[in-house]
Amino acid sequence: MPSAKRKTTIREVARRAGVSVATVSRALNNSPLVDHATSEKVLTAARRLRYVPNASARSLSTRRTETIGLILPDMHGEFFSEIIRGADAVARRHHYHLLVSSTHSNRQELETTLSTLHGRIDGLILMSPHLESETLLYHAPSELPIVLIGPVEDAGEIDAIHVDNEGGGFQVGMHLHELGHRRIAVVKGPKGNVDAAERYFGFMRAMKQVGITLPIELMLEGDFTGAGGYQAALNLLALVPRPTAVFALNDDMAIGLLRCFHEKGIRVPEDIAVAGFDDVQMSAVIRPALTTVHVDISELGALAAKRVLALSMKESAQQKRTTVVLPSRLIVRQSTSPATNPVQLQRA
Amino acid sequence: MPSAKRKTTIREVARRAGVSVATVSRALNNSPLVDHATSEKVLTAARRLRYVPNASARSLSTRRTETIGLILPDMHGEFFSEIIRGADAVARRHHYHLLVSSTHSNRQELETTLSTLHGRIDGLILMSPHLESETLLYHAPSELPIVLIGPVEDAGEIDAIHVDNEGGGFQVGMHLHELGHRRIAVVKGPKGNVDAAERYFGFMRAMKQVGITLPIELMLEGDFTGAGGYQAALNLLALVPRPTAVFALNDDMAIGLLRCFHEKGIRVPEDIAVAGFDDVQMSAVIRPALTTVHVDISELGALAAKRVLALSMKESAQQKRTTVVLPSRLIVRQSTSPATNPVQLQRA
DNA sequence: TCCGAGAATGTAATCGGTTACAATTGGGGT
DNA sequence: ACCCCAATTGTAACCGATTACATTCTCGGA
Repeated sequence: MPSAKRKTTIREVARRAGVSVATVSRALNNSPLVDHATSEKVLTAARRLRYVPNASARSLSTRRTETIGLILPDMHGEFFSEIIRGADAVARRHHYHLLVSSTHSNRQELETTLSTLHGRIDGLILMSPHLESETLLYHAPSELPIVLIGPVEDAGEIDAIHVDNEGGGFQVGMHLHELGHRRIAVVKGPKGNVDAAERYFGFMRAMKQVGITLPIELMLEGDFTGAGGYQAALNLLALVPRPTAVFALNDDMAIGLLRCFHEKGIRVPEDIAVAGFDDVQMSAVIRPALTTVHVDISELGALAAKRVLALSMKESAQQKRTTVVLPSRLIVRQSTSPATNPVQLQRA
Repeated sequence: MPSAKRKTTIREVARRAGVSVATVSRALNNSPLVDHATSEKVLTAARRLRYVPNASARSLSTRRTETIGLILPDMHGEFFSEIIRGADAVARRHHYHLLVSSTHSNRQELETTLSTLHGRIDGLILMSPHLESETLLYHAPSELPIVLIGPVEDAGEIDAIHVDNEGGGFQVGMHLHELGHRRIAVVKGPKGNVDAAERYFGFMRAMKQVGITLPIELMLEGDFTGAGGYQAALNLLALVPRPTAVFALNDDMAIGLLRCFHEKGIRVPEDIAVAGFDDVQMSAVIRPALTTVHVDISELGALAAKRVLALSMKESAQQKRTTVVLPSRLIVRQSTSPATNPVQLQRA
């Protein structure tokens, strides 16, 4: 009897319980095929030995890893963590794990990552700005359930979930119009950014619907950063006549605008109303609190995870590919509504 | 010749290349044992077949998963994402993957998660408020390299990395004293929170060093939330004589204080100086910008990942257990320095 | 010419599970 | 007493890699 230093495997448990490995396996996976008494015996032995099945071995034979992959671009913190949180919650509830890979800057890098994932995951949630679905399908292990997050030009055969940017932009447009604004500026996003394009499109649809035609000089350049918003604010102040409202296509820029206006002594919303998009944490805290469009990001992650799990369960069950749109919701705060601003009423 | 629908395995490649599986394996892992010409042949065949080795199978025989686990508590967004970002960057650089598991609220849940990780990871980064190292060692698969993040009471046999909370608190204390403050309030953190305790301790060390004894009523209760900070501010304003400075043990509370002071018309820093801890994004953006203590959180994640990788490489190489302290740095901004506040000078 | 070392390759065991299929056992029916 | 079936359990073949060990081939030196 050499002092056994071997790690406890299923055979070890089998010996201790006086049964075969098959029985142990069945007992541990509570198959109905084992006698209750035997099962008890096995479970006890396993517990005594502190036995934990080896995941790799199990995956090898079952072809399931009980893990879903999550690939994210190099992105903004808040968004980033909320997606993970949402996806993780769902995964955990189903006893799945989350393999996260972030900061993918270029396509090449993403493709290699994609291939090293082979045999590690049962499904993939992918969010990537620079990736057409074709290349994706080509490089991803085939048969791997995939759900795309974010605006996808050509979702073709792939499931996708995206935020209702268009609808959000529309809501902002209608809201500003209702407040009586007729001369509204827009601070745009980076060229080629699809989120920005959709928001813009929605806003313009609202303008068209209410019969407003905005002159081109009210469309200001922006880059989704706070500094960019600040700069846009300066440009905006030079316009005559000055617009009575601005819609910045994301909150970071909107906050940059607010800072600039504050420093220049321009009152918001009295002198000019400001609206953003994203509802980042700060927008509720900053004064004046920012009117913006809220999107439940963790819900986005959760939906994606649910979808991936569903796809990976019913393997061949020829599921129809779907595109889910996550609704967005206008949140009216102080920056567009003078009358309801308690701080103002109360004397700052 | 049945239309082969089988997934491409190493044997498939071997057949195509006209060699044995051993040779294929060696070629793919560029072992020096294979002839260069043969190797080329194999690589070509593999590429043609789009062969990607199965991770589970590989892990099973090599006993390495090339994955490190990251377990985090249910936590604040910004912190959360930065840690992941830092750890992921390091992992990726070494061709490792990151298995993330968040939102562990209770011990029980954490323990089961821990055991399901067996055979899935080569090392673990663990951050958990409620966990003594003993229970940990008991439930974690033995032999698994572990690095703890955060203040650990009894790090015993385990590696740990933690932020220099004490030093940060000390710096704040010295800073406020240098500005001439002698009556300084502190907004404390949740009972039992070790971060808070260390910050408090460092601050008090500074007070002692400069010979200041603060009366007990200046120690205000807090809970690390913005609302808690707001409430603390109200309590603080009731004190007579009123303190000339406040140190909130985290930024969220500090921002709550600022909001309250703003609403009450109390000027910061003229009427009262405010300092926080964490340097969350908002603290640089809010007006007045918040003086606080900066910690490079992604560096924290990166260091932890590096350490885990090192531990998992040299298996038996009896490495000495270490505790690394990540330095913290005082960032002086407007909320404690009237003279350098451009906004104030310029007339708000 | 023959032998042995070293290089290159192949064969088969192994990692630790799952599961198809075989084998055993105990009853119930006749 | 005998047969058949259902309920349990065991045996061994996988899953797809890695790698110890065996084998083959080449070539230089005696």
